[in-house]
Amino acid sequence: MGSGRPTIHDVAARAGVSKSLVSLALRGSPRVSEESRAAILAAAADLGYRPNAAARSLAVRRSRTVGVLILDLHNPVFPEILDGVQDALRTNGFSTMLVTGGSDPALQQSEVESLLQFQVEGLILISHRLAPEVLRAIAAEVPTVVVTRSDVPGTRIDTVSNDDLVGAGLAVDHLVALGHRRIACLSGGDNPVSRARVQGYETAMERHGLGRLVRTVPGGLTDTAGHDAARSALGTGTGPAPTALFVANDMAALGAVAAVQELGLRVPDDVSVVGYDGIAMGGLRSVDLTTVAQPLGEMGETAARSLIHRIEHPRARARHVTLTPRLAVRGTTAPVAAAGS
Amino acid sequence: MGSGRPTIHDVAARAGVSKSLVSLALRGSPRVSEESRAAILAAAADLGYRPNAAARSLAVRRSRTVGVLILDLHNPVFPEILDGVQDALRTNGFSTMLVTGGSDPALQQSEVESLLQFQVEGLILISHRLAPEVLRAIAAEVPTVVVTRSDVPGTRIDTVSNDDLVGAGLAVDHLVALGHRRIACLSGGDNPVSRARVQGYETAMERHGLGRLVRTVPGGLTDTAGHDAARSALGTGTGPAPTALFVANDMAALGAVAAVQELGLRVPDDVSVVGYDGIAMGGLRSVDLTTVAQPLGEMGETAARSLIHRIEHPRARARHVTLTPRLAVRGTTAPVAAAGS
DNA sequence: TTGAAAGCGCTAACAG
DNA sequence: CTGTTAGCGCTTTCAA
Repeated sequence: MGSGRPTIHDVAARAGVSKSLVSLALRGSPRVSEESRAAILAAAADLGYRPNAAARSLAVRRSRTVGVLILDLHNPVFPEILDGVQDALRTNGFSTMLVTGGSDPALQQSEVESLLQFQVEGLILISHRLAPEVLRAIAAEVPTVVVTRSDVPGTRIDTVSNDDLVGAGLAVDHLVALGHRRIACLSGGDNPVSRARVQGYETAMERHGLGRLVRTVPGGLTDTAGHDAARSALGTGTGPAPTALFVANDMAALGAVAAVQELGLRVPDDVSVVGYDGIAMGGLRSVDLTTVAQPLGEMGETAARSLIHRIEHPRARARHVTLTPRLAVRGTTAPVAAAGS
Repeated sequence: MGSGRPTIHDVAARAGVSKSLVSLALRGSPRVSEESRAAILAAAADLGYRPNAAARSLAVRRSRTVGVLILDLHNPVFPEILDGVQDALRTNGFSTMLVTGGSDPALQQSEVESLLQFQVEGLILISHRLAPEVLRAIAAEVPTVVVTRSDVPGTRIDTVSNDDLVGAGLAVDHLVALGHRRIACLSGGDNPVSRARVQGYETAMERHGLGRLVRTVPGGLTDTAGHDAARSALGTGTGPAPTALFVANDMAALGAVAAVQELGLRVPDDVSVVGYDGIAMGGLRSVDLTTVAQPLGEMGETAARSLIHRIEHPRARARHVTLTPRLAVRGTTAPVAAAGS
């Protein structure tokens, strides 16, 4: 009672009962007399007692906590997924321990390591950059679900992602329906997600008989990368300029829009732009991007639910959920201009 | 050894030494023979031993973890602050436990509660919505620093914020220098930060002899709120329309820009817009907002350092740091149009 | 340099 | 209904 915070022991002393009874009462066991319960609750209250989660988790050998690793909080996609995760976790009585490792795989690994030391019961990795063997080692120890990637090897890992092939197809279909034919794709670089989107684009172009007009420009997933890629796509290059751009993600698409405007062209009058992700940008009207919207929140929830399932049924087989994106037609696409070319 | 994860006990057994020696060796004590150390390290390695943070923190009565509560990950300001916090914390050997409570005070309080149960040694509250008395109660138990607000009562609470009065002044000075006189302020609603910015605006206007032209329009901190406020400011109202808008934060400013454009006016040719916060928007070129930039990362670092100081010197007096914002002149401000008025 | 023992705050049988 | 006892995994005196 002297120094630190009050413990269950102090509460017991003050209420004139035993430690165990306090423990029971505090967790709402029915086999505690009303009288004792009241005394205990009162004692706890005026001592300002707060259970020690470390001690509890040590005793029960469960932390009721899951770890979430997120690549980067700056891309609005991730907070959106996180919302879904947190909701589902919270309603199931789990706490969330959130860490960010930046894009540095080593740092990410050490963050995951520290999550494991905290005895998290499961892991949700959102857009991680961990090496496959590291990932497998982790998943062997604790139920793991990966969000945003579906290329993870090993049957012990759940995945939740959206169908990038279908999504890219939606974008192309939309542009083709608007009369566009010279549709360039600004790729997102050398990662599985971006590759899938490019492939979806190519497939769709071929499906529309536009195989020969396929044009993929190397780019990246940041707005700067999108900006540069757009410039090179629209620049004095091989053949006539595209009338539409399908960009690997929304951040890059915003950069691309800026580049188009810098070149003295208008969006969507001269060039249509379609992004991918469906970020809300806080509802940002100023950048009213037509985009392939992933069901971000739903992906988060699904991930959390899958994980909880695995935590409760450790021997369950891994599930791989692929959700379907939908096209959000907004302000950056329009019918191809009648004139010119 | 049978069921769960290997413990220090298993390592001891395998290395043929006692638990205590393992503990020493693992924490790099010099008073362990090279021989034992090697054996222990080897044993730990091939058992895949990982220390149990809960047990450790129970034994040492320190968690080496600080809790961070963030209002809302969707506003890019907060991840930016968080970066600074995490860096400073990490380099000082602390882990971060990050939680979000949305804008619901009750939820925030329960999240803080759960942080405390995890025995965090300190708390960093970024833009919280906790009631003053709740805040005070928390701060009485654990070192606490509040970022983004400086209006917190009680001497046990550190604060880190930017000087909103000065910042608002910078914005007004800039606009006045560009020849603007009818500068309206779109307020951010009824919270201390927004109030300070409005007051800074009014003071600066008076300093420039423009006291009679002060015009404050009620608004909010979201882009929708900014949008609506801008419409009402520019709408058919009392007297001539303003040529410049000073908006309570960047999100709202982006909404305001959109509103201006919807009204058929151009930014910055017809109307200049200045925001507040200095969010990077991932470097978003498409919304190249002139803004009063807070030193976000630095605020985070400062907060973390203050907290660590308080953790190490519990009796230290609270510090209130106010950092100075700077004006970032970008694409949404220009000299006032010569014509009209 | 090493080990035995006690204890951090809590839960969980098991008796009464 | 209630108390006793024995840990959970780790650190930390204190002796040897």
